[in-house]
Amino acid sequence: MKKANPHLDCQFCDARFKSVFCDLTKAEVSELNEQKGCATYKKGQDIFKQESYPHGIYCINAGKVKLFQLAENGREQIVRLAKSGDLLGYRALLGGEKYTSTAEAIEETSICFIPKQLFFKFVETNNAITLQVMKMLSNDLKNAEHKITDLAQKPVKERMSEAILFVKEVYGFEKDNATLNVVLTREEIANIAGTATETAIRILAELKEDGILEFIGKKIKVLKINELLHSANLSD
Amino acid sequence: MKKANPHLDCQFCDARFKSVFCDLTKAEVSELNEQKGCATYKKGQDIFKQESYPHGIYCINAGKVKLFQLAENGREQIVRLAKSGDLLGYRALLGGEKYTSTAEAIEETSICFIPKQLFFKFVETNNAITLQVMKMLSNDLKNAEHKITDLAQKPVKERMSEAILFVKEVYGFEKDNATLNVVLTREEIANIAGTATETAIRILAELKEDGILEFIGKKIKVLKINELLHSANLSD
DNA sequence: AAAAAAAGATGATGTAGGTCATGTTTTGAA
DNA sequence: TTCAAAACATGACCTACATCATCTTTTTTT
Repeated sequence: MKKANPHLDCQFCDARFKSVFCDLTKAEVSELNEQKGCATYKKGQDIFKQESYPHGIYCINAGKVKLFQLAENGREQIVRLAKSGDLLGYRALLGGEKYTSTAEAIEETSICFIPKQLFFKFVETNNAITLQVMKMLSNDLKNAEHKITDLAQKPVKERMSEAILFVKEVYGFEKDNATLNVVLTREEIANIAGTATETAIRILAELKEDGILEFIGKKIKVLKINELLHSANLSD
Repeated sequence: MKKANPHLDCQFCDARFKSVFCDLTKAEVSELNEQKGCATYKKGQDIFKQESYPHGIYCINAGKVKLFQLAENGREQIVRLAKSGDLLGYRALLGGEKYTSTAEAIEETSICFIPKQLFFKFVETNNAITLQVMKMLSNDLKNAEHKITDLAQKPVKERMSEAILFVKEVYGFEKDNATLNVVLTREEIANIAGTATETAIRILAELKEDGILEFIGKKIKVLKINELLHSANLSD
């Protein structure tokens, strides 16, 4: 399953330059190289689980990850999506608490683990990182509060349209500039929008009827992004 | 309306010791004293408005504040509650963005304003503050993500019970250890729970019938906190 | 003290969307 | 290549909750 991969060198890591570690000094990079651990996760594997304690943070080298909370009724609510260059687990680590969500690979994913001592050392000595981390948290919080308002006020169709746009925001389009660059099940999309799987399926069918979406294999292509924005009740 | 109050001295400010500024050096305190501005806000007055730009942060000296987002349908969704010692406006300032919510006094409130230059100086030079700020953001994010899951999964009665418990968590009880130490309208409670005002009124009446709550004037008394926890579908 | 406005309360009504049931298609394992 | 399990799809039903309307009580303004 999870296999160690000792070959990654932070010095040349593409993901690092997209991450909060982009401005590390040479000394810091080599420290990172020594202490970090790397592993790959198959689709469906957990990186960490809700209710367990953090011992460091994870940095996604390649792949895609969903963070979700399990409700009593057994349904998963997806609270964040992460991609190459994104960090995982900083919320719990910085808050000094257990994980409040589970991180699971939604495709083959390669991740580096950074022990908490090193991460805190960086945070305490490198101001650029600190500010980046605060920006990250601020952005997460903005998104979360926006979602709260949506869930409380918007009807499902608008939330489903927003969910598609959110996925696009995180993972982007393929070279055709229209097909979502990720494979998600209907259930996962439902768990982003906060609705039942059957409802998500029906609404996606509607959006297809409207000529706004098209399904190509397991992927979703956005034919009319402006109409999708409109359907989400957002100005463009 | 908003009147300046030059008499507060940070050196002896009770609220400061409850805030992220509790560990300031003497020099830092006097710097704070020189640059800060103080004002009082009447019930219903805005401290800042959604969509405007932050120029600093606010520290509540005394009083209570709600932060809400205005949805297209005109309803307010309350995303946070704040009390003495709490900071306001750091999300937008640290994220380098506009305010995404409006802050409004829910009772006579006295607040100090700290210019952004000084706040960033503190953040950059004082590690304790930095860590506290990150903890604050982490905690807000935890609460927000929990609320997302609730809104997506729980029925109104559970959310209403949780809303009461949330208010208790923030503002606490009076000396009787049962009466919520704040006056909120039914509409405001509805806007915390994410439901219609009429529904909130009906559910509160139910909780009263259940013998869990009692209404004393404009205040809410919790008669059976364990049953309230149970009604919120939370373990105690 | 009177008038106006806001808050609280309650009933009647309609519907969005959740749940259940069943069937088909796709995927993946053996 | 076959079989089992996910994933996808669609119809039928039902109820939780929003909306609307009306009324009373409390608060605020003049």
